[in-house]
Amino acid sequence: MNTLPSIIDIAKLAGVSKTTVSKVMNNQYGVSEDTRKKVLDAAERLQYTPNLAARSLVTSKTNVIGVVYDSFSSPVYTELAGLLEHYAKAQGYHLVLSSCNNNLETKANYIQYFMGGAADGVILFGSALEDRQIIEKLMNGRYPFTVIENRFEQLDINNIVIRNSEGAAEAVRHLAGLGHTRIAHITGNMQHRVALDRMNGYISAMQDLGLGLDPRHIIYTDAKIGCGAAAADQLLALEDRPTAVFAFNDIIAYEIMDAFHLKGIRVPDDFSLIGFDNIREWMSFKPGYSELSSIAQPLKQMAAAAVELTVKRVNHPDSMPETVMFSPKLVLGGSCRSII
Amino acid sequence: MNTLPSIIDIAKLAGVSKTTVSKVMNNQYGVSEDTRKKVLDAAERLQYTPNLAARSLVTSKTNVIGVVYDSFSSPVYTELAGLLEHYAKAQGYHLVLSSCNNNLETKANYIQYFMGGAADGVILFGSALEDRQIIEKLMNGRYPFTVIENRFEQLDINNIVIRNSEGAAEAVRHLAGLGHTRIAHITGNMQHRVALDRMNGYISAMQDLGLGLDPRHIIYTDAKIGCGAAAADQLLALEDRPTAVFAFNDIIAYEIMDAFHLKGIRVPDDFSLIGFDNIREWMSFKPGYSELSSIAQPLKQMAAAAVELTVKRVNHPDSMPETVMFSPKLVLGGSCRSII
DNA sequence: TTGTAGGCGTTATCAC
DNA sequence: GTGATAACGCCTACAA
Repeated sequence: MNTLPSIIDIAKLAGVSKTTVSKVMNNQYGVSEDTRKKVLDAAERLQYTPNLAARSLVTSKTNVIGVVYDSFSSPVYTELAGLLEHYAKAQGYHLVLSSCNNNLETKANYIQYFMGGAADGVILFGSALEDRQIIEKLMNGRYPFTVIENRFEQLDINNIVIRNSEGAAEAVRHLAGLGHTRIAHITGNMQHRVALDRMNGYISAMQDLGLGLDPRHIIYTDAKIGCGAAAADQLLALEDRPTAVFAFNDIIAYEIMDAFHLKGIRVPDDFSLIGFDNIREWMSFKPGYSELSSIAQPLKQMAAAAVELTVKRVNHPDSMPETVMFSPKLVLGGSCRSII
Repeated sequence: MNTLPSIIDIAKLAGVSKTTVSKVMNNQYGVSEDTRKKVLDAAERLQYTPNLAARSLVTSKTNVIGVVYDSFSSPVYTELAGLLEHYAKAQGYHLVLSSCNNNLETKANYIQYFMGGAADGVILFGSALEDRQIIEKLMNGRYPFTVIENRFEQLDINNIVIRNSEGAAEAVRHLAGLGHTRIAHITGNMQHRVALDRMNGYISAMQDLGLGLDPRHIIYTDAKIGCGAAAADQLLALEDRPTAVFAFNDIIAYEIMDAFHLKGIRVPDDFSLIGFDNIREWMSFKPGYSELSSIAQPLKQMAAAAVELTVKRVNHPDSMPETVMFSPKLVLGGSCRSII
């Protein structure tokens, strides 16, 4: 069983020392053009690929950023993944992704894998509350670690924070400004910080506006496929039917829109609707009846910041962890109407 | 600048040799319960994480499968990613993904990165024709490499092949069976094998059925967002208007459906429509007017096979490369009607 | 049951 | 401009 060619093989073939080969491979000065050519030639002939494990063992650097996802279930997530790659590349880093398929143990596994030398830093995307335990257990306080969506400022890690409650409040204020007073909220999975934040934003905005708070107007879901359709039924069954809905995310909102449509209920004529995430851009095949108004997250800036903070920590492991906050903003479609 | 704890640190703290520590870390026999506890304790206190680079340097094994994507632009792709993780995990492998964001050079970069010791094998997903050059250049004939969608049987790599032309033919036959004779095809990006295969399947089925081939009935697109809407316009502008359409993929088909809907043209009443990929399952928020009929790929089996073939090659680097073929199949929605 | 020694492929230091 | 040599952190005979 022959093995992969190493620097030594090249050195032999080119008739030089392995030091010289290494220098050529790393484009370093102090090698004559002649030997450089010889070495490159030998490498080509042997189909040489440098052994990254050996390299990173001695340099203790991989130039890789690892990203851990819960799943790829939303177009926003995958868009973010592409952006992360883009910004990582700009900084000279490879970006590799892993999905734990919503398994907590697997998630810890991947983080450990990256921390164990597969990556110089990790970006964890997701807002599951239980992630805290994992991080507490694994963090050693010096490994570059950045969290997007969640927020653990006490844990010596970087945080990319979206002011979700602010976005939710903006949605509610917009609807209230159009004259709506009975505004319902469809929640996400309450085990996730984003769902809590958006609900809290809804609640406090309702109270601040003096619209009161009808507990029946909060419909709880787990944000899984199909929950929007179910929520639509619940909405229609309400006695004092709301005139507007703020949904945890666009998928739920579109499901509701679709369910309403099938029952002959029109958006925005009968119901005003606002979602979250603004996935419209990726939904070229969205329902045609109405453009959804939605709260958009600044994905590009989030991705750029996540990479930047991670890289900064890689270069200065003893620097303080940072928290960067972004505000989402309302993007108007045509799914809301004034009832004044 | 202190460094990460190593086996040696643990050995010192626990008062044993590094061999013993290594044994404990790998759950090997031949260690007294007493020392094992001492070692585990020391590791815990030091927050020890094994250095994977060092380990893989000596074992020349990473237990990682690397996957390279062009992008995450379709729900089918991301679903496949989750499935790959699932099957890899079942075999004791980590699965890490990278997207080259449709950049050929970046793609080669990631493949090299994986081949350079970051992964025991690589799965390349995508059907860009130009991939061939990359593979030809990088392959050394022993590194486990599996391609999904593309097909390079001469290149000493594993191939997971979907019989795309067969699926296309099935779509055409179904439409013909409903009495359609003027059947149009909206192509994908002609630089991709899948687009070619589906078009060829369409062409040969049309000819086999004796329906002739009107070149104007083939509408070429690059499969990017928005191309379906444009294709819809072209369809409607045709003199001898087709009564049925087979689209390269579901996204295009849904875009067409949407564009038709806005113009008051109904599916399936005025147009019968078949897509490819059957993304319906992920489109809980799809347009409600009609369920799309579509050609579905057996994603689970594809993922399982890709992982299996890759792992097999990892364990037997000198075994022959394999090709596994799958047939897609028509899943009926309600987007086609008989005009007989 | 435990420890010693050698080496995996690379980079870095320091001679020549 | 070039080449020995010593790490990097780990595993694995082999010896004690």
